[in-house]
Amino acid sequence: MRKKMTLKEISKRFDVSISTVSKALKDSPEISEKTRKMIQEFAREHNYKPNNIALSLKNQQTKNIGIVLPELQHFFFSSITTGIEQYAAQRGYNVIICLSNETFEKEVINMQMLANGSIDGFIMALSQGTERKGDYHHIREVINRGMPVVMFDRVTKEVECDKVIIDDFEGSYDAVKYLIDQGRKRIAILTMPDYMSSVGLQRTEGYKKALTDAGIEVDENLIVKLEDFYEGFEDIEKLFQENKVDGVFAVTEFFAVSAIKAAQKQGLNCPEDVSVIGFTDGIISRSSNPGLTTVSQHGEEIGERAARLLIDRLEFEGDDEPDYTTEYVHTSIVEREST
Amino acid sequence: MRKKMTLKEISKRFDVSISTVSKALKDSPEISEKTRKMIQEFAREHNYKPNNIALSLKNQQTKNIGIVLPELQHFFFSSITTGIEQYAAQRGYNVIICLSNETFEKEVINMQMLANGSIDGFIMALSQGTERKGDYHHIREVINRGMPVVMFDRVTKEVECDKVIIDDFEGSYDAVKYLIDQGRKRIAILTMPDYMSSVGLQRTEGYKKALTDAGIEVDENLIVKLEDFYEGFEDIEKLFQENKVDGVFAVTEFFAVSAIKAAQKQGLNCPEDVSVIGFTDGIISRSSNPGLTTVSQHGEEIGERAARLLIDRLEFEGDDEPDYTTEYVHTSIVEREST
DNA sequence: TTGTAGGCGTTATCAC
DNA sequence: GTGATAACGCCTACAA
Repeated sequence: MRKKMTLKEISKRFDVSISTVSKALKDSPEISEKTRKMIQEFAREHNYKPNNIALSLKNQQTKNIGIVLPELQHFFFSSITTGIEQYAAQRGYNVIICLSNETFEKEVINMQMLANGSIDGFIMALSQGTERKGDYHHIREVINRGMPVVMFDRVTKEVECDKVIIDDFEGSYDAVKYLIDQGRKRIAILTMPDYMSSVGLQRTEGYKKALTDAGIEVDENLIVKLEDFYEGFEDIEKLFQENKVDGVFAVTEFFAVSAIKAAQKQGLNCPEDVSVIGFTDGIISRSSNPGLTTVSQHGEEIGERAARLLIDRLEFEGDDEPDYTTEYVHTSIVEREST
Repeated sequence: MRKKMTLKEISKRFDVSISTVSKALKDSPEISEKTRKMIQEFAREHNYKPNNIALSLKNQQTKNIGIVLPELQHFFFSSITTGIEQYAAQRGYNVIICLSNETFEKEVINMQMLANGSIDGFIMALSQGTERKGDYHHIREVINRGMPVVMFDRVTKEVECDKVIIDDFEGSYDAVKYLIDQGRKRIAILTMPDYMSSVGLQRTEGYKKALTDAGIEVDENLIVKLEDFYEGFEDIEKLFQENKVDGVFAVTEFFAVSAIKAAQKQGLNCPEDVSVIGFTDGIISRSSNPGLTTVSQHGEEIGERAARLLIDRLEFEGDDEPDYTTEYVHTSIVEREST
């Protein structure tokens, strides 16, 4: 195992001082041509690279971005992470990921851990636990210490910082309008309980608005709130059994495919009898059978924009910091066979 | 913006030396009860935490693990990342993620970047680019410098290090045997070209072995090699048009659902006419219609094992390092409606 | 042209 | 009981 190359090692080798080596490697004109070349060549051959940790300590910046996410399994979060990583890499930043597992406690621990010098700034989406608890002191704490935070998707107005959100209201409004324009009248929504996610609530609002704008009365029987991502199939079946439904708007792609399955089980065809549209244009939608028409959230774009906001702020030079902004990423509908 | 709390700050506050503060916070008996309490309380109130970077520099360890992955969008990789993160967090390590985007170049750059003090060790899966190129100098380089590497899934025997792999051969053997036991005779495989992935090759071998063991002749017409994850639908259709096929083994879940779709398009029902089984028990399989029977790779377990191997080695105290091991994670079949 | 000294934040050793 | 000093690796203003 070769010894680690440091300035000190090199300086010993040539019996010069550390600063001479440092300057030589930076091509400083202070150092003689001869010494410079000699040292540079040696460094190249021995693959010298300055130690990141030492640089971080000296420069007081790590060139690391901390990402705190609820989980990574859903396409939405992994695509956002991809977007962040790719943009950050371009600008010379690494990405440190911590998962909160939807719990307040892990979110707090992770952030305190990272805030302690490991990173220059945060990009995060609130865990369900945090949204439920409504406690944001850990985030304010970090911001007060001068560490910028960018929140995306699951945000709160209780914290002032840069934000990137999709217009959930608009997205669901468009989706439902899309069904209405197809001539569907009895449109159901599969959503989540309000306490679980700020996002589900807004999508429900968009749904209601689209209906009333079209002169269709909102029927509470057609609003189904599912507690669990992977359960609740019975509730969907009941929806079809007890109501005449010709259109379904689902706030996740998983709910959407469940709807298709449940409808088929009731002898209803998709899209002939029931038109189904989902939120999140993920891998499920693409591989679904029939292919699922969805509202795309453009996850990678969200990630990229969040990373851009953060890095711009980190590298901002000047007197007065720019005000906090909230960027909206617009959704768009990807048409497939389910509508 | 409050100033950052450091030992120096605290020492100024009480007009004592930095080392006194350091000792007081460590509850050293050298320091008087009174001073200790005073300093500890102040530190707690002002939420003092030692700076990670300074600790890293001093201790020569970062408590960070570098993960280098081809991508994050497939369930397999995101579940492995989840497994690593969760285990690492338990043992006090953070996780830094870099994506190679399946290219050799980004893999090299990322590793050189991280190897420079940012992390204590690597967990990685080879990019397709690297597998194709067969150039592993960047990995050996890192290992030579004394930084442990654990490879998983896409590994190479050209590099000596700890490895965690699933038994692709066994997994596909079992899958095909499963179809045979159902009475299927004309079983096709949807796989990838050999140059694309070492993994596809082994799965093909398992397929062949299962057939010959059952006395079924291998028919090259039933071996379909798809170049692209999201293309190649026509090739699958052609398979059904030109051959009588009653079973399909697909090496990815995406291929599997494509097979179901293509079969249905040809008027074949799944599972009655064609039984389909896929590799990777991801979100696609769960939401597919009909639900897809799959070979589960237990991604989180792979991640956890890889993290355990790495951290055990990092924290190994003793004279002779343990030998490199290769751990096999066994696959298992998850039965759903497609078979 | 080269070297010295100080500092980034922490800890450990040793001196007072 | 407390403090000074050195060290981790790097950079830079300043001195020689």
